[in-house]
Amino acid sequence: MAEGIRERKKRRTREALIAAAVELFQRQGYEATTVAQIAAAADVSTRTFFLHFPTKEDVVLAGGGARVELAVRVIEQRGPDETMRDVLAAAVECMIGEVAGSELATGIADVRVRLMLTVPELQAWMLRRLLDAQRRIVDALCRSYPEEDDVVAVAAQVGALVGAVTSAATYALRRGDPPEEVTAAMRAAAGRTALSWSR
Amino acid sequence: MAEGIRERKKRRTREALIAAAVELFQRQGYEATTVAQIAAAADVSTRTFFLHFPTKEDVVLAGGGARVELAVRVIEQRGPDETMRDVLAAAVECMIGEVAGSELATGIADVRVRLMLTVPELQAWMLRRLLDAQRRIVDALCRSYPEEDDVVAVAAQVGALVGAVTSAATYALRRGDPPEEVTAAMRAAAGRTALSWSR
DNA sequence: TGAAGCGATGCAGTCAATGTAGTAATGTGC
DNA sequence: GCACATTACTACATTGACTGCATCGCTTCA
Repeated sequence: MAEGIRERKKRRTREALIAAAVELFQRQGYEATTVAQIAAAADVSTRTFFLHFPTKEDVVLAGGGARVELAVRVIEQRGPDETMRDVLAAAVECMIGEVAGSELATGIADVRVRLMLTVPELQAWMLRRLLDAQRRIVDALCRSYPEEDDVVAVAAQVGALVGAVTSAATYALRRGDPPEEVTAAMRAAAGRTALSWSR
Repeated sequence: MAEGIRERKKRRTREALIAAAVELFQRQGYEATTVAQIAAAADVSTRTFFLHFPTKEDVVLAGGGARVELAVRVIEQRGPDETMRDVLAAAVECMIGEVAGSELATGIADVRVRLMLTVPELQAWMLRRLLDAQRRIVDALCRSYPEEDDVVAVAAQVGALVGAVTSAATYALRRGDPPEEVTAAMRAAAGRTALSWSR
């Protein structure tokens, strides 16, 4: 059976928490908003908040962690004579497309993006996840290309790619570019960075 | 008058706090060590700790923030017909040299590096400072090259460079490479990334 | 219908971080 | 040599994120 009463209720309180949090963050700022306030606005106890989100930061980008899985899967399903450069380009393109389709298109994401760019605490949180993603991509590449012996070189390539794309996206967003131009900037950054690898 | 009794005492408690913190972190781990324990080991009150360090994280990498200034200065003193690529390469080389000379050479830094690589909280802290450095380098470049109109492209280049170097360094360190090989990996990553820019 | 599972709650407690007020030693002007 | 301002440090109280634990009540399923 698809979804019982219990799961529906749980999902509803979770969504109520997210909505309350975003609304409060927008109105009084991230730091000025306490978890107790969020819980009260969602009409649940403070304790319940932490049953749904491990930290206060997680409520901002709730459910935005599926992109890495996507990229890893692309890498692991590489064709036998695809070069590492091609596979990486495909993986990055895949992630960019995913971002363009979900995060940047909807309006709620706008608030989130602005929060992420302005609140240093959230920046740190995002970077932590980004670093984790980078590590997993490097691991996937090493698994798919066991003949490649220089892990550090692979890591450098991935680091350059991720660094270029995120930096371009950050500055484009900060400048106030519309979604299409942001993705265009990300693509351009990825393309220019990938050019430097020959093998 | 160079240094009165007061300042000397202050410096001594600061160093005592750092020493106690590193020792405790090494023995029982970062998270398992409380600020109160550090303060007690340094024979000062808990409140005093926060008079010397804004956060618990800062005690790990106390005083490692002069490198960015160095790079910014290199960028601002560019010659009239140096290309942006050359200036950036020089700035990065400058920072790599600085790291090689100080951080990687001394033995105490070894504990710090291991902490930074293993404790996610510290990784996030380091990345935050790195992002800040990136932003300041981009700003300096834009000031020194006012004819360059595409800020996003500049940001992408800097992001790629920083991402490649730090990723390479992280993986080299994690693999247990000796200091010389780590700096060599950083240089190689920087060189390979810089190759992709023509203008 | 009864038992097991699970979401939610209240409460007590830990820890990082901040504000306040006060003490004692150091530095400075007379 | 003496008053006076600084300042490093301390004790105490408080906020706010986060956790462990016991418990209550509503689903779910046998």
